[in-house]
Amino acid sequence: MENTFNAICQKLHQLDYKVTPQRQVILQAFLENAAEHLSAEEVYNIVKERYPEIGLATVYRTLDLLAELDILQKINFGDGRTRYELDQHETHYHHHMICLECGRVQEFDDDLLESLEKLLTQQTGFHITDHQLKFFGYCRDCAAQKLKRSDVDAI
Amino acid sequence: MENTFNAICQKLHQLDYKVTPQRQVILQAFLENAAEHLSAEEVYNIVKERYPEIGLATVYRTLDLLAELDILQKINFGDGRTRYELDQHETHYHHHMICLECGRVQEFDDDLLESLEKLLTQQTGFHITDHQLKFFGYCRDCAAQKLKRSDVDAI
DNA sequence: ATCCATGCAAAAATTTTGCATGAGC
DNA sequence: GCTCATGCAAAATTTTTGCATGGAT
Repeated sequence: MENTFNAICQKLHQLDYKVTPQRQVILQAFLENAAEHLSAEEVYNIVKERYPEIGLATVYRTLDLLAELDILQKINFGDGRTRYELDQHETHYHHHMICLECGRVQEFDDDLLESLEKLLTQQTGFHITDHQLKFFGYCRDCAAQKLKRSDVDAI
Repeated sequence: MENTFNAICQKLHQLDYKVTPQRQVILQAFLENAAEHLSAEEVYNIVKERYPEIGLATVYRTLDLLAELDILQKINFGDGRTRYELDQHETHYHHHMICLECGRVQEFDDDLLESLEKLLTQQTGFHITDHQLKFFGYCRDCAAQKLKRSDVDAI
């Protein structure tokens, strides 16, 4: 299953969910902002441009639905609101690095958890379907600034 | 630095934070419930038994403080509230498995991310200080029940 | 006609803030 | 007396819910 507009609409349809214009514009928001991790309110603001009469509750309900269907993935970066991104489940090697200084989120891919998952299932009986890996630290820019600042402090 | 009551109080003291009775009972709540991942409200309820006049705002402020000082770690399991646990930073190999059916959280330890962190820092310049790894899936009990249910469905 | 989805408004739940009070040095 | 921490209440923020309306089959 691909993450294309049509593939997702088909999936909805097959599961007997209506492919309403509201759901379509919300999907589009994610497809056109694949680099972002959007919150409900951000989605609402984006979507209102094309579909001004949409309600925030509809956005919440749609995000819930799409997350339930594994089309979106819920993430929480600790800024007080739930964020969503298109599920990278097929690739599954999709992780985040969060800068504790500026809050920016970088991505990277790696598959090294596959073997660990199998081992864990064997050892614990826990049947793993997905994972989330987040690294916290300081991005190159902020790390450099911190270094500079501590030079100054040292004077 | 250890995660003992005294070690943490010393750390607070050294950083010029007062070791108030409120902060002490909150710390105790975590030390005595090391297996749990407590939310602010849960901490509040635990702590009220020993210190009934404490306010919820104090709990929030204390949790913020302790998280800021890396004594607690903020986690989010997607249940709508921020949770906290004593920071396992020294061991650093502390991860979670979250059951999508019953919501229970199991823990496990593994050190396989160490080498990846070094590699990432080399490749991207992102200076990693911590990470969080969560696995999602179905615990042994729920996985067994799901299996049973699909047997029944198949009849 | 029925059923699902929607918009709006209200409510709920979580977290933050302002401010006067109080404890400790 | 000064400063920091606290309790309380109010406010802000995020999310959920109830309900009447509307659209599609």
